[in-house]
Amino acid sequence: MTADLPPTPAAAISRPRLHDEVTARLRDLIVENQLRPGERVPELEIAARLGVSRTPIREALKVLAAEGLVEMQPLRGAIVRAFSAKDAQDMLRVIALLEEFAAREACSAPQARIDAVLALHEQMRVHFRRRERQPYFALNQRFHETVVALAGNEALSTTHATLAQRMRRIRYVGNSVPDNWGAAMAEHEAMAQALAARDADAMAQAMREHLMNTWPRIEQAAQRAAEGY
Amino acid sequence: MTADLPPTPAAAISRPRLHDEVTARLRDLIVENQLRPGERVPELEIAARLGVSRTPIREALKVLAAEGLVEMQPLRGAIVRAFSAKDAQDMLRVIALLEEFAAREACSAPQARIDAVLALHEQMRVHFRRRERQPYFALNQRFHETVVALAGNEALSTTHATLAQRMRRIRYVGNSVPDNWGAAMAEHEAMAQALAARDADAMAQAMREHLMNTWPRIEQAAQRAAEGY
DNA sequence: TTGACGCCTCTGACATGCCAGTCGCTGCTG
DNA sequence: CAGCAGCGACTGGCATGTCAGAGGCGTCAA
Repeated sequence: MTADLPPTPAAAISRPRLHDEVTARLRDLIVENQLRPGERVPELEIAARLGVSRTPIREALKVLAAEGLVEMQPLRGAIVRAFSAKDAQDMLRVIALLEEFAAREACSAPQARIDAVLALHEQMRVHFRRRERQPYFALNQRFHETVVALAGNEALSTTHATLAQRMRRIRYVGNSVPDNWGAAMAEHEAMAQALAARDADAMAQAMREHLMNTWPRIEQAAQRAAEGY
Repeated sequence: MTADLPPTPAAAISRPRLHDEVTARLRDLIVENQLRPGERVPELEIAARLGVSRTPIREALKVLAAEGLVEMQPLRGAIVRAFSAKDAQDMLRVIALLEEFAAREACSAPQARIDAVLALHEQMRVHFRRRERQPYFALNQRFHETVVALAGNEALSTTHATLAQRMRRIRYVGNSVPDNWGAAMAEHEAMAQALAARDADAMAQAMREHLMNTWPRIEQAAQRAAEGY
């Protein structure tokens, strides 16, 4: 981020670095489970599929490896990383840690930014009532991201983003929001109230509980979607 | 190559992938501040310096960018990332969060692994008495790493490792262990005792205090080492 | 003397070629 | 019939070639 003051005047010339494009594309393929865990990612095939040469693919795979979405095996190329249930729980535990901290800090954020989060919450509520899962899902991501951003800690945000990215694939598998969607919504309600009241302790606790309850929900959904997500 | 790894007769099976080698090498150059923050990292120069072609360099730079040690600028290549004081504090805050959690969990680890940590502590004490800064510094890293490992949470370990890596460069600048080295040692003493007693609360608190005290120490050392580390 | 424009060079981005290692298949032998 | 060895195709790894964007420097004009 680092604020692109120098170039970007209005909507300056987009800099299409090919490998970034490719990275994003591959990320999506993985998150959307079109490339399955354990599956190899042959450079040539991807190159053909995306219509570019192998170089940007190689570079993209390196960054995905650093992000933990694929694994580079010595002379066998990249394979999509498979997460065990324990891996998922571990990640969630760390995410919970980060978000609980963020939740607490968020209560000291400027009012305008808090209002923005509350606005997101309102939208979520609307989609919840209408049972619109996709938009809810997307807003949920943004809600958590935004709360983390409120803490005003860059390191926290990037760290959280990396982990959330990995979880996204797992969440996507049990794509549907879980059966006890209502419970999740209620927990969000509690967070919104605590945040509005700037009650740091309540906010932190609500966030922790919310994330602690997340694993059972994901697990349940994932089991339906069969083997090693 | 700056090191004839290819032939390597004895330890046969190791397969040194060139770009990994290069990545490690560059990391060291950055951590040891031989590549200064804000400085550009010209592919050709590095390639010549390490005696390899540009390809592995490019790949290495991508992963270092993902690790947050360098920044890739659109068409201007890589520059060593400069951290502000706030960035450093933010990272430390997150590290503290992670290690405090790890410290608590560590108290439930198998005795053998706890003993290993305590053994590290003993060695640190020896080096402290002899005022041997380098070995102490190295052991200190390992101590913290190992405590984190005791939590048995893979995601926690890798997340922590990434952040610690970034901090290492900053710490290296104020290379000398700070003036109140004694205080740091005392804090470690408290941790060792808490861990030996498997007192999770005490351990967590000792760890948090230790890390909270770290920033003033680093800041002080860094100021001596001049501008924007 | 100073400012602006244009050219030249440096360097990063991508493609491609060549080499080496791995895996699977097949044929031979016990 | 089974197991092992050799061979071949596939694929990843590194080097290098080519192109284009960006920045620096020099020159010319006001």
